[in-house]
Amino acid sequence: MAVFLSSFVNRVDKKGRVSVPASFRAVLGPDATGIVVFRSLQYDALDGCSIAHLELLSQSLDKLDLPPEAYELIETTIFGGSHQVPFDSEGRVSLPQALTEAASITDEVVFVGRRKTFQLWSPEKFAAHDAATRSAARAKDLSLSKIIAAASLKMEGSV
Amino acid sequence: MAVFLSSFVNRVDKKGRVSVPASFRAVLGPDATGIVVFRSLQYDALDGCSIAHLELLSQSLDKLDLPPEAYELIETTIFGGSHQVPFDSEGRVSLPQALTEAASITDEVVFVGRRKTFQLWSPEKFAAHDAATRSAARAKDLSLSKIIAAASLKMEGSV
DNA sequence: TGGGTATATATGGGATAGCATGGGTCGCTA
DNA sequence: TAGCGACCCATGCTATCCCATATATACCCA
Repeated sequence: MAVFLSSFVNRVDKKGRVSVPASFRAVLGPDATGIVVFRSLQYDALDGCSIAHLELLSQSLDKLDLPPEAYELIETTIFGGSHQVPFDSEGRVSLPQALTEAASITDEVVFVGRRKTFQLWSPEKFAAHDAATRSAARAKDLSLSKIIAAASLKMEGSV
Repeated sequence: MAVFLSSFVNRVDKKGRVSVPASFRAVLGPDATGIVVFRSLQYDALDGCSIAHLELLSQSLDKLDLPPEAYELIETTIFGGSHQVPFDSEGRVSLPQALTEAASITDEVVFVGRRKTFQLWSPEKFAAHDAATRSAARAKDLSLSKIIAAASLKMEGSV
């Protein structure tokens, strides 16, 4: 298993600690000392990823010829706004108050796998977001089988 | 951890001392005796970095083919206007009054990590700047995955 | 197949060390 | 000698570590 999959609801104790789902920790690898968390640019939620992933982003930035204002945006919002949170011996992290407030997270967190990264939501916000996303997908007549069929056609064509 | 990450708010005591965040000191290394601080060229804020980084910047300047007026500008504003501030035994620095005034820093400072360097803001100014940056990013529909996707393409293309 | 056991995971609480912060004293300088 | 800055020590808070417990899942054996 190499990608973040499925979603989990975990409790936040009064010290602000949350268990990172074991399957997510497995994806991060046995050597991971923690995760990186920052505010999502699109939603009232948090984005999480491995430290290695952020380093990849850092290297990517150096390679891209981005306009100066884009650098500014990324450096301030991602690097300035991100927090590296280490695991304790039980695989928990403590989320900084600034971040939990921004995402309306109080006593429960939903971990949502998004392949290379994952998101942290308050249960209420996520329920609303999930419903909205589903109905939007339905309105666009998206379906998994259609996507796969389209991808297969494309691959055949390219062979 | 090799880059300056996340942001911290620390108090300035009446002697003008501020604790440099422990994680920033960790990036600077155990041998660092202090930091270098100078006024940001773009904002009413201060830029900070290691002494080593300033030397690197100096060397980079020599390699670049900049117009003479750019050299002039950089040498007077950055090198002329920068202050080297040493740590005390607790990891604190005293910011020169000329700099704190320029950045409207009074009794609290926000340290903002920007990978190779960091910034020092007054809390009020930073809140405004952060909000503006964030909404600009949202308007541009920037996202982490898009940036990495773009960087990956570029890296593949360059091979 | 069913019951029982063992392992892993999530969760909770207490102890401890690190860190931010504040104040005091000594020595240098003007 | 007065003022300023550098160093030292003290304190409160917070985050980290360590141990304990509950629950769910997987495993094993009859």
